[in-house]
Amino acid sequence: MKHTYEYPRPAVTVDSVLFTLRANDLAVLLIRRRKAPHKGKFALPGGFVDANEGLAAAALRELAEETDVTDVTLEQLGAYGDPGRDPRGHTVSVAYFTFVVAEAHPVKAGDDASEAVWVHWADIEGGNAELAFDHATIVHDARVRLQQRLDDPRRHAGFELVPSRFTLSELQRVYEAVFGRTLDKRNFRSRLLALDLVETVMAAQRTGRHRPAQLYRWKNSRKR
Amino acid sequence: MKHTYEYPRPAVTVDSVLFTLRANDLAVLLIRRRKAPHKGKFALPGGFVDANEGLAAAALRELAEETDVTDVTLEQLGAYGDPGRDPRGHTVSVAYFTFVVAEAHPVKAGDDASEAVWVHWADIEGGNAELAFDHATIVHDARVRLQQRLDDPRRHAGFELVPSRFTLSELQRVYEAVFGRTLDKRNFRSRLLALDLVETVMAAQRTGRHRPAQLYRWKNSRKR
DNA sequence: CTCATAGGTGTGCTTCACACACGAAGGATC
DNA sequence: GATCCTTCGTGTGTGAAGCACACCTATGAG
Repeated sequence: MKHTYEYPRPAVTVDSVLFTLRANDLAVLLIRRRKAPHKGKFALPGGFVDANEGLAAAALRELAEETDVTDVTLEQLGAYGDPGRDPRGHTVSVAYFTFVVAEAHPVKAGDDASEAVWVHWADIEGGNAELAFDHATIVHDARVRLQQRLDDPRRHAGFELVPSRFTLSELQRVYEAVFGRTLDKRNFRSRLLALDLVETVMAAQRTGRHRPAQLYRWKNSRKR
Repeated sequence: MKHTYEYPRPAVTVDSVLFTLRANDLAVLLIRRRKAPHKGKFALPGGFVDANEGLAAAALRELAEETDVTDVTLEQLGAYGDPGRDPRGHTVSVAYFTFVVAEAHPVKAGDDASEAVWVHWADIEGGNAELAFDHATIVHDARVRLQQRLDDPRRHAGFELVPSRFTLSELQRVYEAVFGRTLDKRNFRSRLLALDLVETVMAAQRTGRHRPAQLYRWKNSRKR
């Protein structure tokens, strides 16, 4: 396949926003940049799209290269193409996002990253963790979209919100972190059960120093 | 500003999906391609993003160049980057969409288009009007997003659905076309009025061969 | 005058969202 | 083994919103 268009044009990059729950707080997977520009700042895992590479594929590849995270389901957030967003030149970034169970995806820095860490939302929000480029905008937009997705009672998520076996309290904590407010336990449970997406796992409980919780799993076979 | 990245990479294009209401049917603004590939087929107005040009700006520029339509509010739909989507080479297209009042935006073909026309949804759906590239996918996605936008009772549209003075029946016809089904008149009106977005225009009616209709306008000054 | 056409209006039922409080089960400690 | 602490699990009532539904009104045409 030939490249017919050779004049100066924007380059295409991808960036991924991975959310998770850490210590009952929403967190985002970020890398610390090893190179200029924005050396030492936090940034979203991402990079250039190769010739003849799909966008989602590129996002997954870069995610794997920079953080060692694989097997996630990315959803497209949108394209960010402000000409000034990268001081090195005009780039258009296509952003993806998802929610994952951090424990299922151990993180390891690679490549351009000197570090790959889950950063708590409070640190992002509070300006405690400075983000490179326009990544603060992207992260905020991603959170809004995540909220919209969890709001919709129809296609209810599709993200990996909890492990394959989970208690309703665990799931509720995810929702509370995403929306940033507490939810009423009874309403949460009855609404969720009414959706008929979830079923109990028989003879399976778990322990703490209190009454054990009923375990559930998503109903339609496929892991969520 | 220098371009640091010179190896083969995808090019960036923009495409716009403009919806309108024609003869009580949803219609999309398309151009007929004058050049190969897909010569003679219908396509969305769009084209390459220039160096240091914003995405929305590029979409507006191409729209004006190819169809002579200006002064519209585009909303981003998403990026389409399948490597095989353009036989000439790898391009990533960022799609935009909106809804406009066709009468307010006279259409005139220019540039690469031998024609710029409003194509009825039925002709698109029925395969009667063949679309180039992956534009059929984009158009369908755009309609879904448009429906979602009109569904949301909060930010209620923001699109130019009707002229600045309009009857509730006119607005209802727009909704019916977008959703592809009839709506109950009383429910439509009471729900809309409950939103308090609309107000009557005094001493203003209009005629047909029947009882005149009350005219309305959007409440918060700004035209919608 | 009659008819055809679109405009305008109100009520009851059902559903959903939400606020809210207490007993149950187990572990830890004394 | 009694007590206490913690989280788990549950049902009802109230108000708001969604939805189905039918008839009279104002005008123009013939």
